[in-house]
Amino acid sequence: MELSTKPLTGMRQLYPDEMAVEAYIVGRIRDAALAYGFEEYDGPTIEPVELFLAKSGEELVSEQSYLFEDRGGRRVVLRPEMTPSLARMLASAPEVSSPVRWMSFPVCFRYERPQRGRAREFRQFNLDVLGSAGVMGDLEVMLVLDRIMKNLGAPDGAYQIGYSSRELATGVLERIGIAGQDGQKALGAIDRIGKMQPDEWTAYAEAVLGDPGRAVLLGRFASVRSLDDPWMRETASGLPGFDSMLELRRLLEAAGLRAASFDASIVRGLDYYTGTVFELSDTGGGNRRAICGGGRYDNLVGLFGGRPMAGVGFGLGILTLRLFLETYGLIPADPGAASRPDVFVAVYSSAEAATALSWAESLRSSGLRVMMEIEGRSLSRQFRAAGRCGARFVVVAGPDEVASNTASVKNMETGETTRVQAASVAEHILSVPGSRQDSR
RNA sequence: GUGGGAGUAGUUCAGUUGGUAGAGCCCUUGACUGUGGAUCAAGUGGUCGCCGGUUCGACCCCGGUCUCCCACCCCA
Repeated sequence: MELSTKPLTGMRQLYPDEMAVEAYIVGRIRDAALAYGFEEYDGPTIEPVELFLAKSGEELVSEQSYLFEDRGGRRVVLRPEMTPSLARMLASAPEVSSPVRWMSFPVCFRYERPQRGRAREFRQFNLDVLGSAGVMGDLEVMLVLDRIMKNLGAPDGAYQIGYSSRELATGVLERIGIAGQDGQKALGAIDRIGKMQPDEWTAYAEAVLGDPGRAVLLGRFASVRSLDDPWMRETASGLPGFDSMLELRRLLEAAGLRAASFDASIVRGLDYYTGTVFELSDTGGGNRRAICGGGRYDNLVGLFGGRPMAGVGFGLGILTLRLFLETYGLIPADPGAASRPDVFVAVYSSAEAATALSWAESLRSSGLRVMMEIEGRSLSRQFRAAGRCGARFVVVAGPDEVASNTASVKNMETGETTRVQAASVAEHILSVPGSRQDSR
């Protein structure tokens, strides 16, 4: 029986050219976050199942997580998301000075049927501000999100950030007579209003709430797309959640974040959200899945005992983002160009191998990236290989060169070949201005 | 879990009203191992997903099965 050439369903497997694209995207995201003073952290890939049970149902965890027993008999899961791990890290890190600005690029797992933009193993970007309970924190993370999109070249209007508030939603629901158990169900119904036909949704909401009158009011709320909506102003007046939305809007305008707009149908699925919630989506319709979702979770860190700590942040799927960038033609043609070798050392025959090797090592010590021929191919083939790998120079070690202790150095861009003393090859190459930025 | 589509060379795919297969890319080689990513020539490479049925004969038709993709469901 032959081994399968396929990875397990939905597992991440990136070839170098795909990895280069991901590295490009990750780099741009990181740069945007660094511009706001965020620091990078990481956490365990495997966590005790209790960490996620605390804020989501047992059924969901056992059905959609990679759950298993380790050799020590512990029930563990491959992390389905990062935020609970982050909350725990902060709960036991009293020395960090608040507010904390942290980011991470975790690989996470969810046992689901793969489809466009969704795999079982996936990398996401997480960014959070903790220890700040005010709306400024909400604004901060939304600003980073917008800057990430700009850094990646997303044009105005290609994406939008919709925001709402869990606090506002529950407040309004109470005022229209939906509370307790019904409130939870109502949030689920609000989430679906955009995915169903109007009459279909109405029937659904009536079934959930068991009464047409409240279903109509719920539909009214979920349809609100502006904080100036008269019904909303009247119904939500005086609610803390409404006031913070007004404040957030004021700050968003002051910061010039025009892609953001209020959308009452946004609730997000995570149970731990308590205040502002938001998501970023493609306005073009080419990517239906939200690229990013986030919100405020003020009670999560407190679960671990000790002092409570407010938090707000988001998770952004790298795969979904990549699809977005592809639909808008925003992936650079050759994202791997910056990591190509500088030099290919060609070897005429095995007699010159030792000399070539010492030259190559010396060039590497000078900070150059050097690929050396290890197959003993013809020079013609070696030049072809050098061209393909993108090396800017080929250093040839042949009988003449070894005898005279000089190397033939060919500039692959200009085609010129010069004879250079073996000791000064690195100096010669470094003196030629490169066509790419050298960040080392 | 539901529905649709697809499985043919390492890869991307074409193909035949049923007569046991072809292209591009990749890889290898190009007389003499001293110069290129593009071009040219030649070559390696396939149990046509798997099992069964119909047929003189199946990659093709029929049934089953597995896998992948897409859309639902769900989305902590």
